Amino acid sequence: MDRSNARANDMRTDCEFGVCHSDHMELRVWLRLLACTNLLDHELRQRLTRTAGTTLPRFDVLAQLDRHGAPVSMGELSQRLMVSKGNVTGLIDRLARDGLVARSRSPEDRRFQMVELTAAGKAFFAKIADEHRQWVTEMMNGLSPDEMTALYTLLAGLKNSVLANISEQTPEKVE
Amino acid sequence: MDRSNARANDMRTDCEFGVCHSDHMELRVWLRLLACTNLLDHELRQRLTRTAGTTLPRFDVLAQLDRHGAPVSMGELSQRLMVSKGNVTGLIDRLARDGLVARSRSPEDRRFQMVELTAAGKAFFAKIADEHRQWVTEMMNGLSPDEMTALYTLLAGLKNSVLANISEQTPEKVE
DNA sequence: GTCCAACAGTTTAGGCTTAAATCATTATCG
DNA sequence: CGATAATGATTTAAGCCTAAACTGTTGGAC
Repeated sequence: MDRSNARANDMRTDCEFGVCHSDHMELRVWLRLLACTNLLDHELRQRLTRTAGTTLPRFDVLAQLDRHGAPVSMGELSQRLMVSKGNVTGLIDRLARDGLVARSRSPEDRRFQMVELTAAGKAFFAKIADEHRQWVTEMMNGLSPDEMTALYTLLAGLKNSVLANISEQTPEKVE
Repeated sequence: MDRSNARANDMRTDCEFGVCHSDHMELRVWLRLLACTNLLDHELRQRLTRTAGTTLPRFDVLAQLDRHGAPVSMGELSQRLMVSKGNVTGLIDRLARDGLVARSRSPEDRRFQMVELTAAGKAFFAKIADEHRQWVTEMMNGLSPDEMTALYTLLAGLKNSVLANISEQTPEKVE
């Protein structure tokens, strides 16, 4: 009764079209990787919106601040979240407007804008973090522990391969 | 000399922060999956912008139209690309403005808006498609053929697992 | 001290994305 | 036939995202 509505709207259901059998393996892996990530990503976004009224980027910010514990600068947030600094400015603007984070200039170096969770932010994150983890666990329940380990290892290799081909400055390897 | 400029701007370099050793395996796999996809995705977007002056969503639209060969409806494009129909409207607006695609109402059912590549669109896509494939191949060159195959298989399992937990309506399995 | 380069953030313009509301056309049911 | 439901697409409001230009602040070089 509630769920039927969710099906009535715009969104797609599957993916990975346009892959020819003759295509190179790399392209096929890339498209399947993208399909997996998109499926999980879309679903997590929808659930966050429906059950918590928030978004994945906001959740990611809160998660970083929660883990770090201490105030973090805008630039460090930008690096950790892998998004541009201008983007972080906007995200923090909105989170501050909603009372979930607080900003303050560093007294030592007034260039730095430090960000931390408010009490409300901490409480809100605690409420949704565990649920989020359960969603991810649930959606991956079709793979055995051994398969998860194998996947984890292969993805480390992939990550190192990509990092090695993106920039010349030697990246620290994933273990 | 040219590359130093690319380094001077905002963006992040690595990722996958905030992962505790005590975290559940599922979350660690998810974060690493996301890191891999983001790295590849960001790099492909940057290269498309720098070398072809286009974007990944536009490239995806052109790729679908090219593969399909015949005119495609907006709704089918939306499904194939896994994005909302409103989004497709905007993308096609801009591509049509740039002369790469053409729109026409279906004579049989005037609700359908059919889209196809123009000659310019075909030429443009041909020019960049091969380059795009080479980028992907290059960035994955750190994995052996066996590893690629294993990864491909594991991702199929992951995809099926996610699909099975997203909707009740039985999804067709990936081979 | 005074420039000036480097650095941390913000702003801006434009594109991408979604959910929800709306418009236009077609199908259906009486 | 005429009302109504269903369907394909567009519009709208809001947020996400980037690159590039810009504003402050700090730290050196002279």
